[in-house]
Amino acid sequence: MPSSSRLTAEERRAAILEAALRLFSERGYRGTTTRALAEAVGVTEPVLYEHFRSKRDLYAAIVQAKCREGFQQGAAMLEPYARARDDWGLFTRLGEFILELYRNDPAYTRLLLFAVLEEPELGVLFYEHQHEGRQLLAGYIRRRIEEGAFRPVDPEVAARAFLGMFFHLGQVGVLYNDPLAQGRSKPVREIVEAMVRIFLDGLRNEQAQVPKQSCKEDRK
Amino acid sequence: MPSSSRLTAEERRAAILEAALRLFSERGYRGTTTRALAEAVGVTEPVLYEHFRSKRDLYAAIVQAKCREGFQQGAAMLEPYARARDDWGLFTRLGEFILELYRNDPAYTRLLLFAVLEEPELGVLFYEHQHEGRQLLAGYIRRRIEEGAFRPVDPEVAARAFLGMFFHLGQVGVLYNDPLAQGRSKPVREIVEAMVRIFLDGLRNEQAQVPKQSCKEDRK
DNA sequence: GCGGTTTCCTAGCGATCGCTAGGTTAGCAT
DNA sequence: ATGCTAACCTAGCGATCGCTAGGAAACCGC
Repeated sequence: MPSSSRLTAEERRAAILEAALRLFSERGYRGTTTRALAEAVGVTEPVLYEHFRSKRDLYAAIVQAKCREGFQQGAAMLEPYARARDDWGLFTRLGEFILELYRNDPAYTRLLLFAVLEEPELGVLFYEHQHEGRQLLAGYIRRRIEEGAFRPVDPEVAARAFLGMFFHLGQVGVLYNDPLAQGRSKPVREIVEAMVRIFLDGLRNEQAQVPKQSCKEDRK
Repeated sequence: MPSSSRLTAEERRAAILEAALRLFSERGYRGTTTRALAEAVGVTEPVLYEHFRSKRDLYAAIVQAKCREGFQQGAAMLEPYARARDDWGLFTRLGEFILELYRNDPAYTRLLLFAVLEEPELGVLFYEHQHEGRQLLAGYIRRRIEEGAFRPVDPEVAARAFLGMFFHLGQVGVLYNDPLAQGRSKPVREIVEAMVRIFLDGLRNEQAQVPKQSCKEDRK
């Protein structure tokens, strides 16, 4: 054998997690065998069990790690827009962020969808993070209503409406290789702006309509 | 044995399909064993194989049948609203229809999501039906734009925005037992109206804003 | 060079999977 | 009643599953 690189425990553990993420997101928990996992890592099965107590343990570790992804960095990124009351900037940035998340990491969607369907007690964890992010957005919308910028709608319903548009679009792009959702038929930026314009014009009080052209320049 | 009811071939076939739909939608294709299937039907495994050539055949029959559900009856139902140019009626009815579909038949969502994830070649069939329905809605929006009622947006993007709001809401309700999406925290009607109002106000030209109150009475 | 530790493999266990050969029984026409 | 067909079951095959006992081989300080 030429270069059967022997790794440290922690390097091997990382390699296992990486390969497992790929396989679990492609074929789900039940569709991924420990033999296939070992082969993908480049070792034999017993090696897996020196780093994880069971297949289930390995799966839970991956799902829980992925659950935490996305939401907090999204919240941090939007904070300056929220402080500046830049509705257009906040919602376009958020929309783009969601679509990019799906596009750059298709495994994310598939893994968590599989988890919700196959192992609900693991999937609920993901729901809680989702709920937290949604409450954050609803809080911003509520503030803007109190300030008179938005019409008096239920903030949580409005937040769901917005997130639904983009979550669904991203999901369709990952699951069906949909050309529009993947930005292959027109720029993602255009889609995001069109949707945000509909959403914001529907939400805003009459005095301040969103301009018809791209608003990239006149945000501040 | 008291009443081991012996059924005709076609009754038995229907019983198998019914039980299989339930199990496949709960646990997916790989998570459902032929033994569990036989037990749920109340027979032994060989009986299944007298009606379906393989487990895979049975699964494909169920998925294909479910794929066809929903879209054409939805299209027929909306036709009168489209002819009368009743935007408010059309979109509220469509929104309610989608949410009811998810709520009354949770197996629908789970089965097709499982199919898309586990067996993409079966799931694509569902995507095509979805695409067809979306094109129908985009066609209506395009007509309304040409008539000057809606602002000049990309009709397909607008259709996706609308469908995304409700598909995502319905999906969350089924997958996570979300209270709002299931209508347990406030009436479904209110949620639908709030979302449609945002969507239509964002889409319409300025002359005709949707009234602030419920528009059930002044549709025509 | 050499013992000791760590990393990895060979080989295979018991359980369960999809599926089937071949026999049994119920229900019908006659 | 009786024979025949269609509906159903018993028993088990070969393959594969998650997982593990016990040994081989690479790497370390010395």
